[in-house]
Amino acid sequence: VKNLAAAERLIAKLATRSDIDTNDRAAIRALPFTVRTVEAPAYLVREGEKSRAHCTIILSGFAMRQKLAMSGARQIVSFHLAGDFIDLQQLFLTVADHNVQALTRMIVADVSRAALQELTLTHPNIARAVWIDGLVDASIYREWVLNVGRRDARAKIAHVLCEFGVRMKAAGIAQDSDYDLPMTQEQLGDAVGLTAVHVNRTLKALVADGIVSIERRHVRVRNWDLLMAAGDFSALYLHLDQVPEAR
Amino acid sequence: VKNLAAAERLIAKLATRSDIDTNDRAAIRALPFTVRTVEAPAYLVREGEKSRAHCTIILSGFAMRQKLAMSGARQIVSFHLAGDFIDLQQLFLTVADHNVQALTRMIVADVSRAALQELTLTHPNIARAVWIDGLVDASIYREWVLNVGRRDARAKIAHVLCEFGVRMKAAGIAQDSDYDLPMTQEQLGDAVGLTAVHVNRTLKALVADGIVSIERRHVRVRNWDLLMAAGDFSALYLHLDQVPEAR
DNA sequence: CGACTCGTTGAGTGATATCAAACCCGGTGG
DNA sequence: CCACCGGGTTTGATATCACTCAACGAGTCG
Repeated sequence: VKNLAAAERLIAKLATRSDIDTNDRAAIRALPFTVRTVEAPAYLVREGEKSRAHCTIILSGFAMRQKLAMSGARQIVSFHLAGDFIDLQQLFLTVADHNVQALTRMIVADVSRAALQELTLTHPNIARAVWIDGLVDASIYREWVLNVGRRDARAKIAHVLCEFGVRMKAAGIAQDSDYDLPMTQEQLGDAVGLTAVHVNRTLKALVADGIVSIERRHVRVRNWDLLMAAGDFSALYLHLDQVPEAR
Repeated sequence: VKNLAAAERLIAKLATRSDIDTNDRAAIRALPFTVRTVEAPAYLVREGEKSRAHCTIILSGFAMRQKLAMSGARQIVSFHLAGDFIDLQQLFLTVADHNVQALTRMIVADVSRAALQELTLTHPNIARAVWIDGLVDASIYREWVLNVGRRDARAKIAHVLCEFGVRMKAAGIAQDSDYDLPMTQEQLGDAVGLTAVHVNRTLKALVADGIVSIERRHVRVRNWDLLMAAGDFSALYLHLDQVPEAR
């Protein structure tokens, strides 16, 4: 029964950016999903490990990708929410180059890697949709390189708040101007290359300016235009408007 | 005649990480490549533009991907050399989310986007190889987020020097410890999130420590181990050892 | 109620940016 | 052949944003 939910979640996600016909849907529903719960801060993927026999999709909860520097410093390279693939790169790469860790309690669905590969061979639409998913991930990484490399603290934080809002809304999890941040300020800092202390001061400044209000990790955007301006944010890089006809 | 060179270059690149059989090779050689020269600093792709009717592969020379912040600051998000696809993401995404610009004079080959898409449908090995190429790009972006976000100036610069050496060698362009850097110090700064001035001082420090010597953009690595240590570098994320059998 | 994690605030420090000027070198034109 | 020009590199002096260290507060869990 839960497997159905997994299939539907995946279909919904893929259908946002590609055409998925009834034949494709049937094929996805026929996949052997295995649903399980993961508690934070468990690792879903570890750097250096060989690809597992299955790929994983998030049904609920949040995850992060992170890498560690020699110095011990951590950099979070992306956040993921319901509908996202956790280890798409492992569909074809043999060894993991980073860690994936649960940010909150999660429910995830595993699919056999072989079955998924087979599906990409027999169902071009699905292959295309999954491929696009990976391309969008890459686009987000590029934006993060910019965010971390060339924006000041205020813009960095504001940018992440924007991205989270837009993605939450797109995934149907929350409003873009009213959502729960699933991470500590320290983790937020690790995502943008700042200290927890400085994240705190910067958040306070955004609140003081009346742009957002934050209460116990619940974010309420008071002025979306100002937040976007502060965060130098444009949703282009998320490729949400990807029209499923353009072929 | 030059088209042959383009096909061979592409075959060589894809074959490094995937099995490409004689049938696949024939299909690639049959592609209608168009070869052209591009002068620096011409744009090959512009942010916001609709996907063109062709995809582009580098035959010689160097390119960079970059994005601009509202403030005018530039962030280079990756460098590319012979054998690399310039606009793989545009194979399936409808609008460009960043710019691609020639770093030096380049010779590139264009292939019809439709033909390439067709090829991915009819030749699974090729689809797989091209897909993997994109996954490796994504892995490099992740490493760059870490580099830009959590390393100090010395490590950032050393890391880029390592990556360049390894990739040049893998592409058969130069030795990993003896190569020409195709960029100014300002561009190097834009790649790692530093000022040209600070890049200069940092390079000088690496030279003073006897780790590398640099003369007019020619890099000679004096002590590879020290350089790797200084740059916190591990080649894992480049996925060069991707064994073509692991399926 | 104690212990722990997370958030908050203050004071001092430091890495990197900014500003400014000189220098070097290849290219160009007289 | 020399003078000039311009982009890139180099160096010094100063400014600043974000880090570090340290302490305290607030909520949560056992």
